Amino acid sequence: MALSAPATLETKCDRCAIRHVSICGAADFDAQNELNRASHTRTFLAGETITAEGEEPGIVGNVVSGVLRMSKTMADGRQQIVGLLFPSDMFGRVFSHESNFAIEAATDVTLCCFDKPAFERIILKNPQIEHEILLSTLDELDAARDWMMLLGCQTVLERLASFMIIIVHRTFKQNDRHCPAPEPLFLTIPVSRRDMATYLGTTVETISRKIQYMARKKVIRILDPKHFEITNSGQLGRLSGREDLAAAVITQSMLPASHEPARPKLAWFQSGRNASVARPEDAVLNQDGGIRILSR
Amino acid sequence: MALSAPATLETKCDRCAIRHVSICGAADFDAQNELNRASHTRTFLAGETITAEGEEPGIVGNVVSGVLRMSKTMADGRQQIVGLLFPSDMFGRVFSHESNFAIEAATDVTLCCFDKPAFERIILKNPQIEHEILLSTLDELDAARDWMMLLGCQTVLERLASFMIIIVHRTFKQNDRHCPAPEPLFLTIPVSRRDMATYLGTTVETISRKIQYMARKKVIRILDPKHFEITNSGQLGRLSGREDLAAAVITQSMLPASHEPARPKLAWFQSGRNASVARPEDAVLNQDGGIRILSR
DNA sequence: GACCTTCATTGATACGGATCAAGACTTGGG
DNA sequence: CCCAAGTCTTGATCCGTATCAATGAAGGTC
Repeated sequence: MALSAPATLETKCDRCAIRHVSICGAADFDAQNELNRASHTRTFLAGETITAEGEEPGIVGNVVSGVLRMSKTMADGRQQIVGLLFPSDMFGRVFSHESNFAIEAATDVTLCCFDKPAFERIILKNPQIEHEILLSTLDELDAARDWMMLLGCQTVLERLASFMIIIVHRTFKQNDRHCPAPEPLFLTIPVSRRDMATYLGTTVETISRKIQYMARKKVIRILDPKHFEITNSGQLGRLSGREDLAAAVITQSMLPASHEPARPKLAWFQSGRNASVARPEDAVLNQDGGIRILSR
Repeated sequence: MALSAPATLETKCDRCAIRHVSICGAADFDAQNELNRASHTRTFLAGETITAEGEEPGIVGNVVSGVLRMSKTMADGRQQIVGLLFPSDMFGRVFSHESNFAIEAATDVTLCCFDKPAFERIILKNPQIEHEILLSTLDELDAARDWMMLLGCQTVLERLASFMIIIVHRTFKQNDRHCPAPEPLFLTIPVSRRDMATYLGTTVETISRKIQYMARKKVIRILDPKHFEITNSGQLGRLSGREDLAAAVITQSMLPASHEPARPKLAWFQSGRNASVARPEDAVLNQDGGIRILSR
């Protein structure tokens, strides 16, 4: 089988924006060919469902651009987002006949998809890939447990501050390389207030109030509903209630690339193994008249 | 190396109470020998620490008897239990240099321990074992996400009812075999009010109040602080706010063993791959005088 | 451009659960 | 046997956040 892989197909993954940070990067040549042949790109509009709760997931894969949400809904309509997936994160549930949560597009998304049975066969044939999947799953488990602490014993203000720090982390940390973050530090929250509330275990009204509170306290400056400037990152860290971790994240993000820095202790939210891919340029000021941010 | 395994050592695992439900059962003969040689049994008293938060875990393994708690503590002392581990559940974190949470004995426990590096080597040499670990980790991840929903959008009463149902499930479901649960249905909560509160994201006072509330509503009858009779399992399910799942669990537990019943949709809490091992006999009435329960 | 829908904000009020405080009960040690 | 320490329960009060309600701003459609 492996013999028949045409050379032209290789270029598909070669052009992939997340090839260095996703699971694919860990595969050897043959396995990469196999992944390559099995993969296809699909796009979904914000709000579309990739896999419904309880349904057999037909596909698994990576987020290439945009944000996915994983959510669970109770009979009476209450909902919890159990994870947001950013570029390079894997989505879907291998080795199960039904997904325990819905997977939906929180923004317009591009996905690199694999047929689930095919992907499972590839995993079983390549222990090296299976090992990478295991490592990534263990990290996700750590992150989920960190989120349990956040939901179980932190106030909404703390959760919101933590969420913002996480977004900064995902925005400016590129895999192992650290980009020098722009000074001042900008923050783009790619999801709606509703999604933030559903993720943080609260309501849109409370989210709105806490954001305004932060602005009044001059911790952040609101540019528009999705764009902010962090005017006091130290205070933001303090508000998060986990200053130690927060300091590590913000500091890391703001340091220029150094020689092989230790990966910070950050199971915290790091939903995939490697951090994100979103470009700092997106969070930049544009100078005509007032303060504006280029939205995607 | 494999040549030197003396036959006598095999009996160690042969006698193990959880050999059919733990990861060990999935290993082939050679791998089992290897696991056997690497394992040793240790006991800890309630309250003792197996691995401290942030510390390099020296050992991983299975719970043989008793209950472990995994907890995270914030700088100001707030604490969250992110998992309770029952017999047959695995504890410890492979492939990481530090544990993201403390592992402590919630009751007196017996553990089957492996030296972590040795266990990792065995995993890497046996893709079959690694696959089992992956499946079990994926299930734990599903369970953690279910718990996130519980913490994020359920009331304390609902959480408590869910917790009780889970304990029933773990008490009366033996791997694939279903024991006919005694009628009336008894419930032994093996942990303190404090641990319940820390697990359910609330306080001891609230736990106490909600338990008394359930008793007033005749959903349960309190025999002593750790032993209860479930007098209205339907209502308990309704209180949990997830009647569908609850019904599945309670009904499953109460059905006599049938021919190969489908594994219920229950990522919900099922912290390990297979459910528990605690003996129904422990929850049985003893007849001299009043109602009493044999505690371990 | 008028209309509708969705999203974010803001205010008023209500409630669940945390907190503080104290008492009852159990358990182990001298 | 009593005392000390820990556990569980119960009451009174307070606070954070949900809920209800209304308004303004933005985007999409005819």
